[in-house]
Amino acid sequence: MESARQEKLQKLKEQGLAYPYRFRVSHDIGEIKSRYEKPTEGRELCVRGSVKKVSRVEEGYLIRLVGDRGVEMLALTSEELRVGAECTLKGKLDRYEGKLCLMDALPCQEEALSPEEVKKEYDLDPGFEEVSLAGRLVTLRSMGKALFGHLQDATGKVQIYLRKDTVGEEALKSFEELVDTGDILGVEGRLFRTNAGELTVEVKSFTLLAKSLHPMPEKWHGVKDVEVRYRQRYLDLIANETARKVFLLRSKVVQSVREFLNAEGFLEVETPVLQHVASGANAKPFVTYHNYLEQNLFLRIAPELYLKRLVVGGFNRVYELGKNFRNEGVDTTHNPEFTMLEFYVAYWDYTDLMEFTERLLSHVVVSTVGSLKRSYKGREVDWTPPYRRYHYFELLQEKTGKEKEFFLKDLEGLRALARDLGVPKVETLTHAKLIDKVFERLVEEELWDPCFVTDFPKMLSPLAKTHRKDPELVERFELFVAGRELANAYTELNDPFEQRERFFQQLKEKEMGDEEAMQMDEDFITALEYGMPPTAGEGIGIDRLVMLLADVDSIREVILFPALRRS
RNA sequence: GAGCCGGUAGCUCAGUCGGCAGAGCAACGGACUUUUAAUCCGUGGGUCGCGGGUUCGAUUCCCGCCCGGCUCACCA
Repeated sequence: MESARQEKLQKLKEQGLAYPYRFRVSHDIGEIKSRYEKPTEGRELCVRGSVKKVSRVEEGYLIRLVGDRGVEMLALTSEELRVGAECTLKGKLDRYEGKLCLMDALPCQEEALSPEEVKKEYDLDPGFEEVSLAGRLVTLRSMGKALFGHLQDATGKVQIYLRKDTVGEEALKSFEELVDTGDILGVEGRLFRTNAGELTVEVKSFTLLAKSLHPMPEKWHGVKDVEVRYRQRYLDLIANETARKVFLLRSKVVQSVREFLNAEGFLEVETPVLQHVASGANAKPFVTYHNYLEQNLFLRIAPELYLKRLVVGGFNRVYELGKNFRNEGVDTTHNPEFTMLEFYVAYWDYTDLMEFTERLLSHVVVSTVGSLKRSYKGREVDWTPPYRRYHYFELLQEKTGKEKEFFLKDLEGLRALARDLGVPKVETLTHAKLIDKVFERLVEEELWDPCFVTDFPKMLSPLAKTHRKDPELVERFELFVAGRELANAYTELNDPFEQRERFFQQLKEKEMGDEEAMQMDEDFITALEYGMPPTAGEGIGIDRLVMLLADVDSIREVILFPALRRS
């Protein structure tokens, strides 16, 4: 804590002004901004002005372009321009940090508009509307008898302007004495635009709503230290626009998924996180203890077996959007708790699900990022359906020249192949694991645009129904995007006898050293004995979907509070 | 779990081949009534991740530990 701020808080406490109970807000900051800022729709424009300031940013140079009458707008360009230079730039109009900006601007010779003319069209005159706004004071520029600052929350940022004539000498003095950047401030006043054209509240009165006892992160570089960003995510959200964008996007994705499923007649349900048997996936569970029941429980590794019980119960379309917990390694694509969507549809098979997945994902992608094409790691991902479909063993055959029989029958040959591919610890891997590893090595990375890989070997899929045309396969697909598995789905196995056999097979795998082999769930088999209709089910990794749409390469960037060791 | 890299002011980062610890922003004092990475003048600020060792002297060299990142292994 900073002593100067503590002293100011002490003064506020003495005056009974330290932590007010409420403040009447007329609008969100974002709401007021969008009211007077028209969407630009990425229009191509030519603008002429003189360069007032050049700042180096990640994307190149950020230029403040000023017109004859002092109205300003921004341009992002790779051109190195000198301050004071007259220039004409052409680029796509957008907003950068809330201001009109020509993106990817290049010099041009065409007929050009002035910043005044552009702003007149897109930045409307607020006409001295009276507003009452609140937010965190993130910048402050004192000019003696007047001062400027910006209030910010997750919805946006708005400039405030206090002048002695309007707010009064006493009030201005107490602002200078008591308010720091980082404080939460409420202001009342009227909206206008400054000479430079920025939407601004001319403040009549202000209220300090909460004091920040710590100084804010640096305004230009923000917080870069990932440890601070993850442990104190609030600082990341305050300081870094990109962090705010990612988590707003995540929220939109979740909302959009629900919207789509609800509209398709699905029922959202919640099944136990604490389970007696952690089954439904191949993974090591977390163990916990219930004092009253006097027994160990597991945190679920998947909701699958409970959701299928609900289908037995007559809920024909169910989904659950929630956390799964797996007691395994942590890295850029794995967090011990992660968010999965699982959904089940009675009377469908996996081919119905492929078509449905295309509709679901294209809806989510369009409604969250506004386009079916989205770049990931500098390469475009095209989400436009239909997605290509490949057979599992056809892909393997393409890569190795070897047929299905080789992979399913020639265990030693397969082991040798895996060894040649550099798969570690091949001697200890089970047959199923070997096939899985070889597929991963040879095929997965190349599957960039969304595509379905279908018809997996049965030994990899203990809950999937045997393929109607081939008893060695199951009716299962995985959806791959950008080289990673995004969804996993199958026609559900609903024969209780066969299900029991498959669980036994898993127990054998476990004895042969596969720690993650699936656990037997007798109660689930009992449910199947009552009759589960033909059903198709699917799981989609929400964190990974968000990673793709947000164009980030670590799962920690899309989880607000990722798992870290205690500091 | 293994290998490599990192931890210096509130933040972003320099730096010390072992000799009083540096900048910008933030803070503090002053000037400035349309600024916007405001500007100008001045001031203060450090357990150099933690613990040991070597040394006259360690933030720097050595050893151990903690935390993080990347790669690999396990997994989605």
